[in-house]
Amino acid sequence: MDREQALTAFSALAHADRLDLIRLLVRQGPEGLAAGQIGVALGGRMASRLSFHLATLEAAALITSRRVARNVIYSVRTEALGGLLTFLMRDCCGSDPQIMACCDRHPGAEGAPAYGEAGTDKT
Amino acid sequence: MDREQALTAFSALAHADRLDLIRLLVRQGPEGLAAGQIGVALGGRMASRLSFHLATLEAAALITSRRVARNVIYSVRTEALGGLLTFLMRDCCGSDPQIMACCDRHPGAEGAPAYGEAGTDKT
DNA sequence: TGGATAGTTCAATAACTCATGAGTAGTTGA
DNA sequence: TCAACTACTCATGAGTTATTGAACTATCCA
Repeated sequence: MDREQALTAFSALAHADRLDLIRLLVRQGPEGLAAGQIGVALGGRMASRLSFHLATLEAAALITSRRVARNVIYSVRTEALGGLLTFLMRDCCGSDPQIMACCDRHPGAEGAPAYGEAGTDKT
Repeated sequence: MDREQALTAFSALAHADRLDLIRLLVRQGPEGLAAGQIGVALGGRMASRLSFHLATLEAAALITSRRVARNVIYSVRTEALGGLLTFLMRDCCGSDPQIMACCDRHPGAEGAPAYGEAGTDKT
């Protein structure tokens, strides 16, 4: 991931709706979720608005879409998210030991759910 | 780092000048750099513009400032950057093994310089 | 072929972000 | 105290992004 891509990705993530979308799609894994189901899961946000944010995420290459019959299925591009993490660590933070240390100090990924993990948070 | 903070941080990072600022300040470590020197290092961007971007980064709690005589010294808040990385990994990506794998696949932090490492890239 | 379903695109508007340049405030040394 | 230096704040205007509702496209099934 180069700088331009990273900038686009950061910009794409800098919106509450889109962060929710990413979180939801990560949970769904490679199977993904249809646009309509996403709308339901995120508490009935207006379809055109959802479509706009999905398009923004797709333009940033963070998600991908495929048509299946009448549905359009969106799924996360794990390699893009991994690439963004790598960019942040290496190109942006210069793999600074202090920053990495801060990173390690909050593992907790295995057990403790993070934010609003218990179900879909409907804003 | 909670969701609101992460959104602010992503938004702050979604600008080329500010990404350059972070990269520069990470390299400087805890000593930091005076606003004027930052301006010189980044190729003479207009002072008010620099000040605006520094203020944005400080509002996002990614950097901190202290006055030393006539100068204002800016330095990166490593724990904030670490927190952002943690947020991205854990809260946003759900510590998805696939994403983490993508992350590990590109280590290279020790030897190969990443992007525009050889000197300050003047846009 | 026509109705129903699933999503996207478009136009209008509102809201926000950014760059610029002038003005202002804190600090220093003569 | 005054000039010089360092840096910030403010107002303005341009450009970008987000929201809304209506119109449109694609697909399916009777």
